[in-house]
Amino acid sequence: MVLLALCLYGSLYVLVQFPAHPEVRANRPKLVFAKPLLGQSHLAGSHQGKLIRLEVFFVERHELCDGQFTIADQQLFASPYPMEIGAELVFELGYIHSPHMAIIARFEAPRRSGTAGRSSCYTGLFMLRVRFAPSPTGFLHIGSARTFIFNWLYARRHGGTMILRIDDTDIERNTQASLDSIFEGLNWLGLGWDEQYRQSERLELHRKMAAAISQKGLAYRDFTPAQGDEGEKSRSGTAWLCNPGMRELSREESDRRAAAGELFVLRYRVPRDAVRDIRFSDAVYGEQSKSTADIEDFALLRSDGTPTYHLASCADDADLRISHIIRGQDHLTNTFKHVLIFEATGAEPPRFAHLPLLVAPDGTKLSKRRHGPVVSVTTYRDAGFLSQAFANFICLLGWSPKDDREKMSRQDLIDAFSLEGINKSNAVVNFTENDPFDPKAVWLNSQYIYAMPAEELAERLLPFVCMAGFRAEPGKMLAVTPLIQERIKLLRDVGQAADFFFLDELPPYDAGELIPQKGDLAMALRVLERAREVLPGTEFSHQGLEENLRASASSLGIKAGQMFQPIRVAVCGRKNAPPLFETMAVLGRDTCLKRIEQAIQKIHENEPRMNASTRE
RNA sequence: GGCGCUAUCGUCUAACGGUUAGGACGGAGCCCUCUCAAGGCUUAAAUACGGGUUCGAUUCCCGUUAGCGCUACCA
Repeated sequence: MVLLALCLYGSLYVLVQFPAHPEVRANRPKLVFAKPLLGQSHLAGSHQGKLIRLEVFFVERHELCDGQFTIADQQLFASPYPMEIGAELVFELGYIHSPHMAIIARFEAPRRSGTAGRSSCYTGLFMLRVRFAPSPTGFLHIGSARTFIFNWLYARRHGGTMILRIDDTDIERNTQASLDSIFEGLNWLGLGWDEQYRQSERLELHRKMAAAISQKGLAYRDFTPAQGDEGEKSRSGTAWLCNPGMRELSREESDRRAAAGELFVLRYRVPRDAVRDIRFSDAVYGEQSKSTADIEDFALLRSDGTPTYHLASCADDADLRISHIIRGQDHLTNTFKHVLIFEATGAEPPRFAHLPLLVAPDGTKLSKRRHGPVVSVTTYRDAGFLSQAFANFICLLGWSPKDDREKMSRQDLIDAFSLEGINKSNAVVNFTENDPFDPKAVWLNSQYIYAMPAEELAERLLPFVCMAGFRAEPGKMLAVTPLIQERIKLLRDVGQAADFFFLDELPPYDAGELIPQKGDLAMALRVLERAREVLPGTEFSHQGLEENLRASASSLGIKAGQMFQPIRVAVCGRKNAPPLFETMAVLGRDTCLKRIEQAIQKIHENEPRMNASTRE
């Protein structure tokens, strides 16, 4: 049963409730907020309070997203004509069987000009349902994260439903740690999902589907013991198609051996007598076809009775009425098997969109085993990537908005995302041994950091400051943040960039660092001594410091830069640091004077060498 | 081995038969400047190869090469 509640507001948004499926109804009835997909809703605003009429139709094909559709004959609903905008309608529709069905509402209203005729517009609801289906066999890697994001964007773009399905049929390899890691990664992305399932809780469904396929004679038992050596099958000139003798087993013998407790896997009986091409259309890769002569009799059920990935995945996709499968290209050739399964069960296959793979600089698909934690999203999180920047970066791998935009907000991405923008060739994530992160990802992150309000950044920085081993008051952090905001690319850089703000004692540095450009230690000493003299009477503000220090420079007969550099090093402990006056203001008079005093001591300790030190 | 997919600067990509092949990151240089950043400007850098089709191919077709993926009782 589908309940469609159309609430007509000025903007003609449509609120729909689709508790269409038992599971959904039982778990979490959901209100989906959908924007009109088609046309400009010229009924909006100015027609507030006008009279309109509303009709609802089924639409056969789901080309809705592409802007094309044909209206099926059946009209599902028609409102009484004079109906106020703002009125609320509730009516029931029958169960919608196919994921390819959509609902189109046609609105009619009097012409703006008033008199003759009516203007009408269509708005549609395609029950777009996508899923992300990770298997908990390792941490969430960035390729999976991208798949999740693309699915999510597609769902949000078209008012669809995002489903998280844990594909955990392989009991042997699943671990709780992986599952936790996946949720950790997903939560960090912060995008969320609408429905959640676990395959291991739906085994009954999978078995039923296996039985149904068996019933039709499209599967058979294979009693061949599990093969330890996998090389065996592929050694021959052609592909392995099936184990000899098993396809031809009579029903009686098969039943007898099964009843006797002999272990078997259930295999799909790929048609062999009449060779034909299995076809499907991929939204990214176009028309695909493969001969049945090249498809092996793949397993549906393991010898322990559990479903394989192929079976479980298809059964659930059909049952959850998944309309679009957006997944990695490593599944492209598997899809022929899936089409076969859908065919066998009479279910209409969803639309497919395969994504080019994310590969390492060596060209191989990113894998946890080969490439280690650099491919885990938690690595990015821990290094101080902002999840929005990360998502932004990862979206640009294998997809393009087709214009020159690089930095895109979440909403930008939603608005721009389309399957057409996905390209076909694999994308290299450009990490190296020295640097685990793609330079472009780092740059994008710096852009996000730069654009962030200082208050928010300070808050985000705090944990990283702690992690670097410093203690920081929120107030001080807020003062420091603007000084380092455009100097850090990752949040963790704060440890390097702002250490001297939080340290009581500066890390040791060489006295030579104090020497200004075209100067010597003696000049450094003169500068510092003058600073020590002047600073007690200086107001510690940008203006006060600048005025007094510049004046000091000219009275010493040196350039401003030569004045500032020794002070900077004395105060920060290194040559490269944020602008001097703001920095000193934040550090405060006492700390600055103390550090200048220490620098003077340092020079005196170097006295013997002072004469020897040559000019630059 | 079999089958499938792919091929534009180092990397991410744009150009859906006609462009001096565009942008971004990274590199180099200059400017700005109290250092570092940030910002601005400039610059080097690509259509894998060979055949067609066409008045004209980055673009369409074929082949070669290379890479990737699948070829499990993994997903």
